[in-house]
Amino acid sequence: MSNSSDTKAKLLESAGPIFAAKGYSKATVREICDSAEVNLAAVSYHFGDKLHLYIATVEHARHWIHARTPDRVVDEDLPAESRLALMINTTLTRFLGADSETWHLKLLNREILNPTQACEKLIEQHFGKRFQELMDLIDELGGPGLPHDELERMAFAVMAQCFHYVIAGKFVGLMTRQSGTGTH
Amino acid sequence: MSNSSDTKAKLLESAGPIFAAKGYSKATVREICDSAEVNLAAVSYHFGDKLHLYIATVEHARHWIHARTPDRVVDEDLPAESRLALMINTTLTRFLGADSETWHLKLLNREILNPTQACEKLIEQHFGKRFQELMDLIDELGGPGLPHDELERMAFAVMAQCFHYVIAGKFVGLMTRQSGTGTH
DNA sequence: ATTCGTTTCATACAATTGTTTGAATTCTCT
DNA sequence: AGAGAATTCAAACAATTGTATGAAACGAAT
Repeated sequence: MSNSSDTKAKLLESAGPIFAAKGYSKATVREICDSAEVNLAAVSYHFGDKLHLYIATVEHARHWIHARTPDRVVDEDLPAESRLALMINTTLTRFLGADSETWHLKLLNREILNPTQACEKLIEQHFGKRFQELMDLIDELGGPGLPHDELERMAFAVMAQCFHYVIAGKFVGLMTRQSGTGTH
Repeated sequence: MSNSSDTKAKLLESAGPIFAAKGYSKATVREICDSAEVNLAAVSYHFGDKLHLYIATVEHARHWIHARTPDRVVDEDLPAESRLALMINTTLTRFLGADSETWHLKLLNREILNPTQACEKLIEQHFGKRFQELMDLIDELGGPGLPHDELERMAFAVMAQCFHYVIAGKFVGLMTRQSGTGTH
């Protein structure tokens, strides 16, 4: 096996920031291999092709973030409002928190924004569950009898405001520059 | 001048849906020229290069949409709540309205999401002004004394929910499929 | 030390891309 | 109709890309 895992790890670590900065198609295998100080053929050898290197990189980033900011344990006795606030806080911390400059977050945000094949795994493993929790909470908050459609819409209204700063990053920047001071 | 404007118009009309569907870099000049039934060199000749064809196409789309759904004249005597509702309604109609399948909208949404050089013009000519109107309205609604930062945040909270369905299209689709029925 | 499977390397290949070129064609104006 | 400008065209160019190839280097087990 020799130091194959070395090369593989170097590739993942180097591919991360590059994919995060430029996206899948604009990132080149050559650039990644150069940055990793690894031969050009290493991608083919270790990951099969560029696409599977990308998928592995996204998966790597998700693991990293998830380990970094674990789900908080909330007291079930708290009022629903407070639990909702906590949930929103966790989400925002995760996406805009102290480590927002790290490539892992950028890559995940990019994947959320322009989902590729790698996004399905993300949703299965994380976001789907969290969205369900949010809907349950809103259900409890709004009293019984809210139809499913309505719940979904309300959950999205919450999500929208959490994601907005992440999602519309550049656009928000341009906008605030235009309209006044802007702290972004 | 001959029928140069013919070729130019054909290029714009053909480039629109292709740029809208695949984005700037994935759309190829060849594909656009084929679709327009125009020689490959026509892009260079009429627009200089691919980038300026793209910018012209975005501009074309904006004109089309703006002409299609003109700004509504609102009665100044209406309560601020109603005027806010009208404004939101106009925005949503414009972005999600009956013509949401047309390429013009898709292209503009793409440009908002991943702004390129072509986006600056959009903001100058349209969004900047609209955002200012929204802030003014919220200022009036929330009473005087709200600091500018706060106004900006609130305006974004409104914008966020308007844009969300536009912005997170694919992701929302995946999510609702996961979490239940989903009408998107 | 030799052998064998694994990993790395330099190089090449085939495909695609935006752009250019210079000749051919078409249009406009007198 | 004819001269001159504007436009179209087929072909080629140069650069970049992902991937394949076969030889070389390496590691571990006998």
